[in-house]
Amino acid sequence: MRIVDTEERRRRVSQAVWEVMDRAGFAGLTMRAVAEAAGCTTGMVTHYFAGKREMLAFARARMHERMDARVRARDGLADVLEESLPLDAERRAETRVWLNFLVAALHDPDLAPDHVDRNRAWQDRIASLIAELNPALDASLEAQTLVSLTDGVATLAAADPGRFPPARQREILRHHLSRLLP
Amino acid sequence: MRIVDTEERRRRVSQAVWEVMDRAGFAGLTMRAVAEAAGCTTGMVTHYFAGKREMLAFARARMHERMDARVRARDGLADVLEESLPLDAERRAETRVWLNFLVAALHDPDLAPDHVDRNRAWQDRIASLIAELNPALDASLEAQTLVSLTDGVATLAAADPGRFPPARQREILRHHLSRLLP
DNA sequence: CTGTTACCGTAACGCCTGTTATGGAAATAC
DNA sequence: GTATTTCCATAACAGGCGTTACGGTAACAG
Repeated sequence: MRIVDTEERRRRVSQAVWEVMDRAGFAGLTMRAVAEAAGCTTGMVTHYFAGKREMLAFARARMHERMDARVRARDGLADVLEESLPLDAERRAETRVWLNFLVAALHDPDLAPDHVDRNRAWQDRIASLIAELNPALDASLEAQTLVSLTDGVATLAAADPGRFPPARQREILRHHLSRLLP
Repeated sequence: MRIVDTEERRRRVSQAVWEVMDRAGFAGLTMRAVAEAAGCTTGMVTHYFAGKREMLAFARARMHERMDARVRARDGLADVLEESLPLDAERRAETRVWLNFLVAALHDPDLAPDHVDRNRAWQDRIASLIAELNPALDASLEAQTLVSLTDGVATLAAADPGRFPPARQREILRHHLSRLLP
């Protein structure tokens, strides 16, 4: 006897979570603010999530799904890495949200393991792409370098788009890759 | 008619702020938690700071002073950059605190300008060191690359010390520098 | 039509927050 | 000695928080 699309509602709440988090950060992320951003009340939110933690966990999982889907749609080392950079407004917002979840994971034992696993899988993915392109390289070392570089660029660009416009981000990445794979 | 050392008290509170922030993050950073970590009560804290914002601003400024002092004690590009990595427990804690302030700056218009200024000054500092070593390089580009790289390594190492032990962090940095300045 | 169930707005609850007020002990000033 | 000021613990306060309970509306079932 389902009347509304449950998943649609949960996705709508997730989007509201990102919206609030992007605008006000973790500190401003309250149930009431999320509900307002979703155009409803806390009653609706609590109807679909047992509590704030579950809501946040779902929003985080959905964010990762989106990121994964975007990267999976790409081919080749340069394109895959570039997809992880905040090259447009949407991805800049996503980067800001991602940073919020990142520091949350630093202090939340429930989130930390998944965060670490994801980072490691991402490094391994890049390492395998490097190994394909040039087996002579230390793929693990180069992958950690590249992931660090792109994460750093994303972080700096999120805070200072003026000095890290899209063209500059791309330039940094391409320049490094050209030295790595001449 | 000063009885106690005011600066000593403020510094003690600052240290308590870092301690709580490292352990519990921004979410767990309450006046009461800070007071307890400092071994006193909120009455003492409010006696030396007009409010939470001022306390945090002071703690943040002190953190930057410490970082600056450490870097200023070093010479040469490699050593300066290495000093910014979380190579020991103390700097790993500091990196976690720094990340908290970083995301706070993303959503706080009062903190953002200073954050951006500091990042830019840091990039410029690295750029000038690069220009000295090899004027043929695009110092600005290489500096942004290096700063992104070290920031990324610091972030990843803070979350996953297992995959980014001190030796690995150094290896990543040295390896990149060796390609940059053969 | 009647009963049941999904949906969710409204509102109350207790807790914890930053802030402010109060009061008193201790040190200095005179 | 008294007066004054610094220092800070204690506690009260209003506001906002996540959570929970309640109630009504609308959709389906029989």
